[in-house]
Amino acid sequence: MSKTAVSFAFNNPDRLSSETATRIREVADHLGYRPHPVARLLTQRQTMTLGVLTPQALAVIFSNPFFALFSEGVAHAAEELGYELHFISPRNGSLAAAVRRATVDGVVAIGLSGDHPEVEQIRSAGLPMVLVDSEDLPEHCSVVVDDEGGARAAAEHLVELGHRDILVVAVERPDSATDPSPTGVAERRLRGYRTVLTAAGIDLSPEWIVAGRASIDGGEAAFQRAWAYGLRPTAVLAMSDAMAIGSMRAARQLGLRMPADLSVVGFDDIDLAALVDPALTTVHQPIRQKGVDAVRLLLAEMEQRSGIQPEHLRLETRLIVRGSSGPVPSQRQEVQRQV
Amino acid sequence: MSKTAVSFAFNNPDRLSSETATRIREVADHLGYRPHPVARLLTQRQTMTLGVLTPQALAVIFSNPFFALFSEGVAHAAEELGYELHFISPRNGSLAAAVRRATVDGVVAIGLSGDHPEVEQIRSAGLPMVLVDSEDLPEHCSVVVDDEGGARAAAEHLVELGHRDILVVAVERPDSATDPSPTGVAERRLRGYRTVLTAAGIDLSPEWIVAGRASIDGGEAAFQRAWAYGLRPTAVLAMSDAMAIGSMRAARQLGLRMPADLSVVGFDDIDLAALVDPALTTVHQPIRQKGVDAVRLLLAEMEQRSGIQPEHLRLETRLIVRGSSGPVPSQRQEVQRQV
DNA sequence: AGTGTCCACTAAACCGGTTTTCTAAACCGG
DNA sequence: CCGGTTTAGAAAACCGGTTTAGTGGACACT
Repeated sequence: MSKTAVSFAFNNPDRLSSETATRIREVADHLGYRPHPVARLLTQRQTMTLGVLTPQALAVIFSNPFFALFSEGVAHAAEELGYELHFISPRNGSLAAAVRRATVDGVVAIGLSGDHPEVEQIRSAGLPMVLVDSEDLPEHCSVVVDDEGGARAAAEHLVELGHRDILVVAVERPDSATDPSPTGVAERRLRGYRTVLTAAGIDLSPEWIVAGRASIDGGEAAFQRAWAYGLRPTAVLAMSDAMAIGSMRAARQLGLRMPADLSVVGFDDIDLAALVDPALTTVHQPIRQKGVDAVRLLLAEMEQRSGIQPEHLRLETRLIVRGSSGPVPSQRQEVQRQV
Repeated sequence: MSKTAVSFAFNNPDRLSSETATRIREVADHLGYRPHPVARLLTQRQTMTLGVLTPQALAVIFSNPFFALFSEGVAHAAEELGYELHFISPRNGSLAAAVRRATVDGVVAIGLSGDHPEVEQIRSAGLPMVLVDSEDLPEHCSVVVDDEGGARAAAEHLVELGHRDILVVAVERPDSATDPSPTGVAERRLRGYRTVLTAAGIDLSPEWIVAGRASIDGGEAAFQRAWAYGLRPTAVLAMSDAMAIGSMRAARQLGLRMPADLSVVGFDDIDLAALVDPALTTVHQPIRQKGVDAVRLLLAEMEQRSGIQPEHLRLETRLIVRGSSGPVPSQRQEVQRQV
């Protein structure tokens, strides 16, 4: 039998007599033969895989509930459309190297600010890409949420409850050693906080902003650091739920009760937020939906290459008030008033 | 320039005069050229990616904290060794189809019992594979934990506290519609529970075993179902932490306090277990480590093809007593004694 | 019987690289 | 000045398939 016949037997059995076709297949799985998947990809010129690009190491990614929820959305949409998922993250520290080797038809990039050189690399490689949580590249589709508005809502909530000594627990970017500028997300949230606090006559001085890794431990350490520094906030604005929960843990260890002594407001509304005690007041953002929409946009772009206008999606955020926030403690309130 | 020269410029620059090499590269990234990654794979005959094979849809996978932790372990080990990760899950319901197209050098299969036809397919395709949570295929490496021992410890703990009306909340396999037999894991844990209960003179009748999806919602529904059926347990043995937490939620809605009215013991010890209130008594298993070891074994097998004895790893479990379990309520205890 | 269609299958080109082998010029010592 | 060794680059084979363009025989029709 020619290899043409074998190929037909697998992909185009109508072009063979049904007899030979079945015979070929029989022999094939008797021999444990399968068409080499890589060779197929080469001729078919598409891999039916989508890349999920992150500047962070995979191991930290999977332990991040935010990312898990986002991946769930991406996976859901990709699966529905028949695509597989391939995670692209730095190889030996180089994201560029990982991109070079990536065998994907398109890329969803999350947490990648526009200034990364990799995005240029991806475009010049001709890979369709959509950015999530960053829209500073107008020529690429993007999905963002209203971070600033959500942050404003969180800050307003605390101001209305009478808080004036507010600690901001910020997320630092993971590669902050080499690049200390905050990510776009952190910047936008901080801007939201600041707008409201300034309007309320509260001066957000730098020492009231502490940063750390966006994890429970990171939040715990950040709050402890602020406390050790002498800060005595009545409320915390945390840029992620994980950090908020970490702050609550640290506060509890210091003997503070929530929300009686300390109000905490998070950001993201991960599943865990509703499960902790007290349940976390937080800003909800449609994380899963971001994943779904990103894939939807990506496929639209892939289908009509060199296509129309890039689309920029902006999803809403909203404050969810739960048990972790309450009125400012009365004696503190008086102290504030007297000053 | 010949394409040979271009190839050398990228992979083997020493074979060109440094002058031409740099010139080629300049022209290349001026033109936005990159060596086609798929074509490379074809000649190099390895993809440097590892497959993570699951019989469940990706979307459900990522929302599962157990799987997240496992993936973290896999990712950590893979990354360290320079491998990428590709998730293999059913395509249009067919896991076999997904395996056929998978461009990976090896496979870590989790939650795949030995009776799946796919494992045979994978072997005949010549792909190295290690099984996690299943060891009924002696010719493949495997990583398991002592599920039965852990289950025994959990049951003993409750028996020692005086409980006799114990509800078992079991995980059903996700494709239970087509295949109602429990997975190996559920089987082993159930065996552990039963051993201890029987020895204590407690007859675990079928209606005291309720099954559901291995999620918080699944656990909640399962407990509600049992309650509606008229069962009034003083303790719950849940086969996963998520289901344990769901049961606690259901119980709280029914007005029960934990551990005063109801003791709950989970399984897995996911991060969340320590964070809920009351903190969950549970059986710890080294989930992350399972991922690391699976990759380690896989690479060992890949390096020395057709190699030595397949290795079978068995990791320990241990009971972690937290706040969700306590002595049986006294009046119930009396009722029991009188009967 | 001659010829036009179909049918079942095959030869050859191609996908886009890598790798081995080859060639021609430069270099070298005696 | 000549044979032998480097050196820079090119030609050709190969990876393992898919796809296009044949090819030869069976069959039908006139």
